[in-house]
Amino acid sequence: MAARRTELTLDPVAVCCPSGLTTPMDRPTADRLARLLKAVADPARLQLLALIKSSPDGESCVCDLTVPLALAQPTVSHHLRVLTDAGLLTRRNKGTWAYYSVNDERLQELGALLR
Amino acid sequence: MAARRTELTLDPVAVCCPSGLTTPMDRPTADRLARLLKAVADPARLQLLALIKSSPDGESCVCDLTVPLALAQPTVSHHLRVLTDAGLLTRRNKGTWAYYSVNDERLQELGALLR
DNA sequence: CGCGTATATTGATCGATGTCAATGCAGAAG
DNA sequence: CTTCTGCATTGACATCGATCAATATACGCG
Repeated sequence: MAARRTELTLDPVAVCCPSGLTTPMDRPTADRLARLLKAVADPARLQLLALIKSSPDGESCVCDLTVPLALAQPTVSHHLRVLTDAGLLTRRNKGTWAYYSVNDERLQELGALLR
Repeated sequence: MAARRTELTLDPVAVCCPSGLTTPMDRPTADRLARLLKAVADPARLQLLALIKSSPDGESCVCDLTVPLALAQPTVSHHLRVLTDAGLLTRRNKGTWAYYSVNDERLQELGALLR
């Protein structure tokens, strides 16, 4: 079995408006950030983030996500896993259901990069 | 020849700190944003953005980029093309040289998404 | 023109990734 | 225990994408 749940960490990043990417970036850092960005750079995963974030309680179970995405359930589970491994989603188990919620801080750290 | 310079546009996005991704996103929008994010979600291209942006005049020619990236010249040209097609870079020709500079507004629009 | 330099394009290779059908697995209901 | 339901995992397939060698193009110079 391969190792799973590859946690990625982000350097402390400037607060709000000052711009990022102001100094050269070494390859390991670039690799780490690129992996994190790749997690978001997919249409299905963007829709997942938007759907979960805009849901009433801020969390959704898989069964509520397959229809709006028009994707098979295993495919949705796959995307949820990618986002969770990237630290952008959190899973909460409730009986047979799995509820996912967005890790806002993590998302904001990413956004702080592109400024 | 295939069509090139596939320009992507971004919806007007909130100014600075309010968070994005607050409402569900339709598939065409998600496709558009994902393509834009994919342009940034690569270690070599992140390094390129950081390098060009942190250069003295805010622009660099290809010959100054191949060494720090440790990539062959065609590969660097390829990445520059991807970023330029995404509207994140601008090319200025000066004789035999090509000078690239970062389109900051475009970058900020992207960053505004992840909040 | 002929040569050297800087960049772009082409073609090929190879690994990464999105997708689904089939299957596994755990909890709930009868 | 058996069955159903919700979700995860596996395996297979097809496509995409990063990379480089080779080649093309364009410019400056003698």
